[in-house]
Amino acid sequence: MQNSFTEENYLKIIHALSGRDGGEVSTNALAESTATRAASVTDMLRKLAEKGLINYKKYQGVTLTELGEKVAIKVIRKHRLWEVFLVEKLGFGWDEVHDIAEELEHIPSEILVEKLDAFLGHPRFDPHGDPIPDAKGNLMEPDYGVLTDVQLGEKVRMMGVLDHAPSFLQHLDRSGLTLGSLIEVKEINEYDRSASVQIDGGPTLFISLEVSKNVLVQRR
Amino acid sequence: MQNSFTEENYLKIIHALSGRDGGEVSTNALAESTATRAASVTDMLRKLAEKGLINYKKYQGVTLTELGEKVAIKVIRKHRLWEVFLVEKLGFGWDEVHDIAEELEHIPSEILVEKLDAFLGHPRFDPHGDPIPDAKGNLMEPDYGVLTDVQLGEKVRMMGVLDHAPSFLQHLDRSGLTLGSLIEVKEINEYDRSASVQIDGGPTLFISLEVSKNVLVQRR
DNA sequence: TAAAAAATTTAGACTAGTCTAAATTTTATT
DNA sequence: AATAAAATTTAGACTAGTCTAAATTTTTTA
Repeated sequence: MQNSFTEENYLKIIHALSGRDGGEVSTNALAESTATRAASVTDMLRKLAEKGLINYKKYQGVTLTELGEKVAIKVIRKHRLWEVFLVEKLGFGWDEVHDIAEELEHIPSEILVEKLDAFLGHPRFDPHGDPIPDAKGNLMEPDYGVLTDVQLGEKVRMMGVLDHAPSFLQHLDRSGLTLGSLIEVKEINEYDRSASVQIDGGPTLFISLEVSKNVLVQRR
Repeated sequence: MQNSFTEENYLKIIHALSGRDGGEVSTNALAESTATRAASVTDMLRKLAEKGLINYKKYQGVTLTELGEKVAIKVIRKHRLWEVFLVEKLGFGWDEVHDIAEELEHIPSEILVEKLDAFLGHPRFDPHGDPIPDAKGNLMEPDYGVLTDVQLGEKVRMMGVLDHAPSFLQHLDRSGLTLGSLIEVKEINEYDRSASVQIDGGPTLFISLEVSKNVLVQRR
């Protein structure tokens, strides 16, 4: 049984919204993320439940079934592999690939994914630092911290981003912050929780709370 | 105005069926190629005509407008570029790529196509020898002959195939016939128009009329 | 804990693309 | 040229996915 483009999107979004704990996702949250109305979401939820992809009781929110989780992770694997392809092979910027990968992720064919994966050298992370599920569907979520939680004087490594919006990624580019950057927190302003940080032992940078909140780092 | 997956498929098929001369395509022919019913085709034709993509008068068959031709050629360009990618980069066989390219060809994004084209080194032909339209939409159809038209004793170069069915392509693989093979016609059997041919000055091969009809060659 | 607010679901409707069956037009054949 | 056959179109209906408006359930709050 094949799942439609739309069904795959719902599963992917439910996966994203239910987070690490796999908690219930609300109808309204889905309506917002799918850019549809709550009524439409309800219809789709009934359908996904009938196909055994989600656990759904009226008014109670939804979680993925094991089957639904499997499908969602396959979509995520494809999305992230295509993003690697677009950046590494075609030369796109990390701020340009999301929408295209959003289309490519729904191309069927297991063998295509596996050949793509091999061609790319079995990458473990996508251009935004998000982990790529392996062929068996294992998704290892590294537990990075957020830059806001880093103490004064600490040195951390930038490993990913929470916000994938092009405007945010472009802002990071202009700031000289990229994956792998070594960040040392030199100063924290109590008032607005903005900070001054030194990048790779070089230039010092002023960072707003808004940015700090969305930068994932490895504390050592 | 974006064209749907389905609309693009109709345009591509109309292009293919109207041939070099751009002649009218019948409703029934479209029904057959799209694997739908004639009634469904009629509905779609009305829609495509309204969008200015085809010239359509009831009962008269259809041709592409300039706009429709442009859209069709873009789809063909994408299809053939993706086929090159699948074969050259991912290692698929030429018999395995059609269905996957059928999906990939509908991924929007002009820039994706152009970057893919550059990544592949601006190939002129796809893995089946079909010419790839350039970025401006020029499609240069080389005028190859068919192997059936080759005279006894002639030496020709294999340049393409008319049948793209996996079973046919696999048959060619098993026979040792690939694009670029030098074919010398050693013998023609009047009875069934089968032939014996020598490949690249090496082994001699028996070829049925059915195969000859579908092999495109360059006569020198 | 009852009323108000928020969230969710149901009812009925719309579009794209498809279908079958019937009607119509064109083409082929006596 | 009249009729039969083939091709095409129309009419009416169905599914997937969406919508608005109204009804219902849950949650919040006073």
